[in-house]
Amino acid sequence: MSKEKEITIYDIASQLGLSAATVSRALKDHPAINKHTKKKITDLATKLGYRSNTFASNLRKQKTNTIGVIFHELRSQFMVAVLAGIEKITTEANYDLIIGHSSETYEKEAANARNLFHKRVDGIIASLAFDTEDLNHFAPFVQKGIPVIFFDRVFENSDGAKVIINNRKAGYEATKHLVEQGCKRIVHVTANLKRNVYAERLAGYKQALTEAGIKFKEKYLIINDLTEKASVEAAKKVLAMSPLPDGIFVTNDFCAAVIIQTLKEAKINIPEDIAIVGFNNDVICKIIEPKLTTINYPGTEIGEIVARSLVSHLQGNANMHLTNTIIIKSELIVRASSLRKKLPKNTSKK
Amino acid sequence: MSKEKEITIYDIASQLGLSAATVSRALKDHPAINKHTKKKITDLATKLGYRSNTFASNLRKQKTNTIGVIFHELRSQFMVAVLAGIEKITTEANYDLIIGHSSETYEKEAANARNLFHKRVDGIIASLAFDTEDLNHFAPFVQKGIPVIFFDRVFENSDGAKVIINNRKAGYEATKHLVEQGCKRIVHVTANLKRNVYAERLAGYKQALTEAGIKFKEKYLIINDLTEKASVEAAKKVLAMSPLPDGIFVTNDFCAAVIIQTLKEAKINIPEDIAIVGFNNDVICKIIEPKLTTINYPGTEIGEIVARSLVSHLQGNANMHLTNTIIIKSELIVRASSLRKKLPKNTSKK
DNA sequence: ATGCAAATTGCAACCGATTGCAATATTTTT
DNA sequence: AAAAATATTGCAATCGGTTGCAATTTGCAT
Repeated sequence: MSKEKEITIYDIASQLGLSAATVSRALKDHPAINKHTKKKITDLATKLGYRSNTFASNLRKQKTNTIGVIFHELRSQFMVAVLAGIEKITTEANYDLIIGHSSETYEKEAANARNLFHKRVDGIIASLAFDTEDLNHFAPFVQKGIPVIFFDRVFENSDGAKVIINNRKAGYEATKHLVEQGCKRIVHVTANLKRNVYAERLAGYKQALTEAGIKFKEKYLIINDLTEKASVEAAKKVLAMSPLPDGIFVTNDFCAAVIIQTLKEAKINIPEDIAIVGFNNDVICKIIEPKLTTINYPGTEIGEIVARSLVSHLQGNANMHLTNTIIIKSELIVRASSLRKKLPKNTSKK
Repeated sequence: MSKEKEITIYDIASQLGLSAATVSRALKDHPAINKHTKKKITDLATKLGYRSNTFASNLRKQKTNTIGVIFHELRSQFMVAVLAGIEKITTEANYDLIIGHSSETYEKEAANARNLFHKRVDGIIASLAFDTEDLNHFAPFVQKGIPVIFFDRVFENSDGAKVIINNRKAGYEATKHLVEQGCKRIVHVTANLKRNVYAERLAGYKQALTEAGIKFKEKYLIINDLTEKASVEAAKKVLAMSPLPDGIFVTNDFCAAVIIQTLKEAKINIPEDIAIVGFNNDVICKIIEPKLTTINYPGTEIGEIVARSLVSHLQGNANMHLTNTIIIKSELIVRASSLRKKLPKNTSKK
């Protein structure tokens, strides 16, 4: 209630008979300032409860110390993990975060980009929405020299910086695992193929099939939006197939979990009748019965790495644009939902 | 790359032969400015790609247009839902959000508070960590007249503004439901009783027992931190009890799900041997087998309501401190995990 | 045409921190 | 002890928008 006056460097300066310039330098530990003076200043500053005015500072420095984050969706374990990783690094480096989410639409993604542009963020971290087809909405940043770094959902052929996993390899390993478990009719449930992650996983799926001498069939490819409703429908499609498929590689754990539910309700045995592999290693994998084999997609690490490259780029310690693409390791985690024979020894268990 | 010069109101002013003051007023639609002049100014502004400098503005206005959010944990459906609700409202009202999470420790919560204080947020939305015992770290805000509003985890007897559900009633209904299903030995798994939500739910649990003529037993009260590990241990404790309990009211869905898993592995039938009720209505409720009876705790609505009261307080449209406490409706959702008889007609199904 | 109220616009002083360069103080060197 | 070198500190402009008050213009009645 009592609106006490804010302490400024001028207050400190006058109380100590110094200039504001000296106080400013002392508070940021400038080498030119005498140690003794510095101590007097910092002591008085803490005593008076001084807090630096970010706006004055930003205004003068023409920097915001803020990083913008554009997510396609926040309600997933993976994304929250990424966010936690980003937050850890940016907090350490003293950057603020402004977070926007696109709810998977291009329109909102572009609106978020505009907003962040107006807020003058120093840099952008983004993962694309389902239906984003170009990067024009990021052009203003590029023009102004504001760094943009993508992760997970990216345009592989764009020349922006990006952090991804080898989705093709992950898809390949997931599918190969199903083949090794004896599956012959393997369905692949995935999302919009415009997105690299899904296109690549599909490519890996096809490669594994080809290597196993199994012909890819269009009817075994189910594309949806990974919602609960769509997942139930996907399961029903599978149930309607004849002969029944014996394996499903789903590109998302939640969707896989719902499919397992639906199949179980239809009295399908998992993994005996149909073996299932998911993607992401969400907690849900260990809740669902049987526990879900999946690809571990290390969100926190990805977040940390993305943030770290951006921050060190901003601080001039490294040029993000040189190390254009960073590929993070992912791995297959075998659990009960796909396990028909004994565990192959080249995969991890957890 | 090309660092084009930023357009300022001075550029617009000089190109139009006007003063910066007029441009400033025109851009914020000040009534004193001639309509015709206004149009010329806004037109040129958009043509030049003018973007207002928030720092200069904030510096002058001594406001940040930023709201700070302190969460105890982000990795839960409920919290993300709350966040989504908050974001919706604050974005509409053109406020930025700075989000910090305490990972359930007082220390980090206080650090976040300090940080937000230094960032000079206009207001604070917070939910307390497990081990927070006082609100001293929020005192600086109160002193400066910065509004703080709590939700979910609050101090009930503090005089700050808060948005909560009737946890006692929810706990009562959950327990009563178990009683109605014929349970006699009902375990309650919950977390730190310092937190109102848990203390109140426990009170409701006790009340329902008393009404049913069942004596409360200390050994049926299990307090943990709701992690996966702790949940497994809780389940083991239950399994070690003799006679075996026939009902469990768990204060968190995830924890309940893990307990169900663990009990199932021990060949306990649910709900026949032990009926279980959770809390929150996370998606996990519908994934777990059997599906989990729970209390619906409407996160998005809570977020919206919290944010709305704060925003309208900040805008002077309402005084948050008058409507001190807002209580949101919650409800029991009955699913298979607790259903032994037919559905009582006074509860909803979903 | 003159006077006065109302409508527009401009002046200038903020807001608080930063920083190149100049000025002063302190040490070191000769 | 004077000169030179180094260490400290201060001056003053700058970042861009806001706002109380004054100045100017316009509109309208007399």
